Amino acid sequence: MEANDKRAQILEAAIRRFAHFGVQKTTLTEIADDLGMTKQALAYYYPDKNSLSEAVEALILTEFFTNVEAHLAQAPSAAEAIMDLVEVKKTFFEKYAMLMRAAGPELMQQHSKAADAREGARQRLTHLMAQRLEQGVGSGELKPLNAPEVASLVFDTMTAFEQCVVGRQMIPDARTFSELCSRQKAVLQLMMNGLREEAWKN
Amino acid sequence: MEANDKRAQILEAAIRRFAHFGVQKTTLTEIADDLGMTKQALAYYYPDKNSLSEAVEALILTEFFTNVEAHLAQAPSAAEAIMDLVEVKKTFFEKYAMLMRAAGPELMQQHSKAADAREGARQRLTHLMAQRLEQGVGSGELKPLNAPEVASLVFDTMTAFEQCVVGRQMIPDARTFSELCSRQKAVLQLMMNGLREEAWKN
DNA sequence: CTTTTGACTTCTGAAGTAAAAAAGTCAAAT
DNA sequence: ATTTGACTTTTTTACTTCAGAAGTCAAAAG
Repeated sequence: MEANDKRAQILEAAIRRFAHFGVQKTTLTEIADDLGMTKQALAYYYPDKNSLSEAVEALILTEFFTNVEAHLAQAPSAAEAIMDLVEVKKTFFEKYAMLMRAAGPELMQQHSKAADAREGARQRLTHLMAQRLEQGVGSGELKPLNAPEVASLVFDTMTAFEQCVVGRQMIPDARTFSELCSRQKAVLQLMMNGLREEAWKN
Repeated sequence: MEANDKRAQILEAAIRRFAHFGVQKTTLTEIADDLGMTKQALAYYYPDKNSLSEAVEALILTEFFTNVEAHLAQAPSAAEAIMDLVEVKKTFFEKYAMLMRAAGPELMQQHSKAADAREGARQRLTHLMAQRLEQGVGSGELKPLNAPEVASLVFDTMTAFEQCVVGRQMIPDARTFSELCSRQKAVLQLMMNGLREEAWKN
């Protein structure tokens, strides 16, 4: 199975380029050159740029959810688990900044697959959060609550804050970005406080 | 003082145009025509477009804060007062949609006065909210809290949600906008719940 | 003296255009 | 099964043009 090897190589090279310069500013020829092949050879494995960027997206989404699940499982409480997600997202954004940017307004407008992928990710993430919240209710940490609803509110809040930075075309500097994350956490902290059983509050 | 009369008339006409079509898409000639005068006559009162739009902005900000203060005073509790602000903002946005849009990314980039005005409004609004929160603490509704910090978090949350809609260039339809407001309220509700004294919770 | 106007210059944004670069295709070669 | 050379089509970019809007000012009007 040399073919799968090549495909993996190509994805790797594509991610490197995409993460630095964004999908738009990366040409297939560049990726091919990085691997010592021509764009036609590359086209044999990924017939067009879309299929390549979709494959990259899928790979990265997998990595993201692996991290999310790990953090949700490790965190000692549901409240901390939720707040951890801000960190996970931050790490991800820093690693794949240009890709995330591209996944935002840029790709949203070609409403086809990108929007679906986004919606899928949203559903999956809120579902995981909701599960963790239920768990928190079960353990007596949290009051009874409508977990899907709360999860969805948490998601929207995080997304909203992110849009503030990502929505604009300028590239956020590290400081701005860090501050934003801590604001997000502070807000989520307040939200989670309202959901805690008294016994748990500090 | 006929001059002040004229100025008021001009402002009125300008607001009508600006609110519908935005500052950019409105020409001084149009405003002047609405009033049966020429743009040169108009220029006598407002030497350039900037001074006119700044005057309009100032007028509208005053209206906004008048509403805000009224709502903050009327609301039976601090929590409700905070949530009312979402409604005030919504009403305002609907009334002056194109102006608010213009005040967003468009004007932000000419970082001079617009950014200052925005920052001023932020400070004033968070200050009012903080006051109201302190009042809530005083009346035993809320736990002791860092009022300026919480106010600032509330402000950021509201702003973040707004950016989601305003930040994009497309014009939000009424449904989207209403939904967004109720999401905002739900989040604020959770935040405020975390700050309430037990006796007040339902 | 205050206000308005006609005639003017300068500036900005939208539309168009041509060249370059990238994407995508395919029959032939390896 | 994979790669390539030669090709066509599509997208970007840089540049040009032009109309309409902004802004100026001396002179006119009340």
